[in-house]
Amino acid sequence: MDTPPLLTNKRVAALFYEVSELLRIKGEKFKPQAYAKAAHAIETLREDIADVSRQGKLEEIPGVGTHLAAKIEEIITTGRLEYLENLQKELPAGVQELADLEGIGPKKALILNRELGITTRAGLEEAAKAGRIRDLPGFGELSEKNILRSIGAKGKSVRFLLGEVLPVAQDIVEQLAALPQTKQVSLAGSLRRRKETIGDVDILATSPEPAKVMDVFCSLSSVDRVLVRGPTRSSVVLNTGLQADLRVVKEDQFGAALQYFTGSKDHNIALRRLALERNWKLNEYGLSDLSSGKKIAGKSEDEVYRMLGLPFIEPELREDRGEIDAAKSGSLPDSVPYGSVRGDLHVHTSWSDGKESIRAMAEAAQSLGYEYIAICDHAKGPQFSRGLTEEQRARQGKEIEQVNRTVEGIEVLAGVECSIGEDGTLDAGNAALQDLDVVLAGVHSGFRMPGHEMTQRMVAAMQNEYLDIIVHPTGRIIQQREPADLDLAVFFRTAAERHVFLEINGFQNRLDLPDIHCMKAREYAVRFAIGSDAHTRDNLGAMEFGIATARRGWLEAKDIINTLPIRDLRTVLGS
DNA sequence: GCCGTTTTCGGCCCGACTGTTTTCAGTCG
Repeated sequence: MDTPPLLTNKRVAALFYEVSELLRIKGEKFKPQAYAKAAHAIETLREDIADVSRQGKLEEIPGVGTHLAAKIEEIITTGRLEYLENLQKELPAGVQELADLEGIGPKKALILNRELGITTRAGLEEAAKAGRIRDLPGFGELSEKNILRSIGAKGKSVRFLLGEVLPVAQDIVEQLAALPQTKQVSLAGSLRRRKETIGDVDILATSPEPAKVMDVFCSLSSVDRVLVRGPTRSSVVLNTGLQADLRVVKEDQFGAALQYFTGSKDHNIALRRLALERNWKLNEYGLSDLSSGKKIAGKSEDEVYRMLGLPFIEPELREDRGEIDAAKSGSLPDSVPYGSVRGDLHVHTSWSDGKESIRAMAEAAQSLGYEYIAICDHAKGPQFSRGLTEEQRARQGKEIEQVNRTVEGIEVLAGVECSIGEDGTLDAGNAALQDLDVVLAGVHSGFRMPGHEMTQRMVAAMQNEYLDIIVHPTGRIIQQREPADLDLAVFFRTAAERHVFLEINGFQNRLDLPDIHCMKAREYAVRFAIGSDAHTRDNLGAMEFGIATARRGWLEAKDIINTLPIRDLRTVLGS
């Protein structure tokens, strides 16, 4: 088949996930798990599944046995899965839609369908209003009310951007930490893992006076209303619409609880399996021996991992993407530390579409402790009417020199952000590029090209000898624009061969390259540059989200060129 | 459907909560 390699892995995984879902609705007990486990393994597989199949090594994938191997072969050769098609025929359409509702699972969805013939949410709403649901087994009057409420609330489960949520949540943590009654307090959940989108904020604390901590939490100025207020757990809705939960646990359980509430769910499941192998049990209260019931660990996360025979695993890695095997074999990445970036390589000023002067940005960067900053305003292409002409670029160069002479403690590099045309050419001439310290280029229009054309466009751009960094490589905007269709294997291989660095753009709605692609690119020995894409001095803080993305992508300081001191940076940039 | 220093058969992560029951199934995180 001539399907692009990564699409095949995705497709196989997607079909298996769907089988898993339908089997779950059918009431199968363990098969859904088996399909979901295999789907996850295939999704995060580094090799192209078609290659694995050609080498006859499908059954070496964890969770894939003879039967699933045969089904994978079927998908690779025919693009279809008959087993799934039969399941789809067997199960009435719409049952899944019902099961997606809050409070309705596969069992109840099937009962509603079998007993009342309901196949849509509208049908369900009508039946609930008519009081026809209360007499079904397992349902009552209250069920009808809850069904109506969850139908009304559909679509409300929005996810927020990491960059929006993190500062707010850190502020809450600081306020709680400042209380004399608080002993320990930490972020948990997807926010602690720095996932790119966040469903709700989880905070964990220990205190001799939980009630006082709960009181303060529920009456914070950022709280809109209190949902639940209990002795050990409270939930509030913040002014932004975001939900936040605080749990207060016993001190000797803090580590186990932090581990548990940090997740991810899949990581926890894998960890508990590991505990079971030793006849131990792991839950939010601690690690304990199954036969004696004796507690083994729980005070700190470090202790929990250590007793399981593992080194500490950074929260950003806890996605069940191979981190537990890597921990076992001592091959976890040495995650790039948050403080290790020495400069920002993607900054705009009022010379193009930024809001502030070169001096203002340089001084702000200097106060963040950076050694250098690259001013990379847009070139004057068709996309950027406010981009710089070559004459303006020369004048900007003079201003950069002057800032370098007068602002102490920071080196300002002269750069540009070019646009990559549909044929792969850059919108600035080589004569202009050769004198610059750093040349960025990215796609700013024409995102929806067919995959092979987009790949060619990128490959062509990377032939330019002055190009240093491809910025926001996939062009995705989180929750707004899908990533461009790119053959990542070709893209990464070319970047590595041409010594072109790939940006990890930290701007809150970009985070591009995304974490999973960083993981993949790493296999090709690609190197990266993290940039904030700042247009104001406050935006410079987005570097933190770029580093978080790099950490989630298993990257180390040596993979990131802007962890280098200025001299070494200039060497790799060839400037 | 997978998998094995407890097992080639009999397990498969764990606990809380809710609403339904009258001891528990279903759902959720």
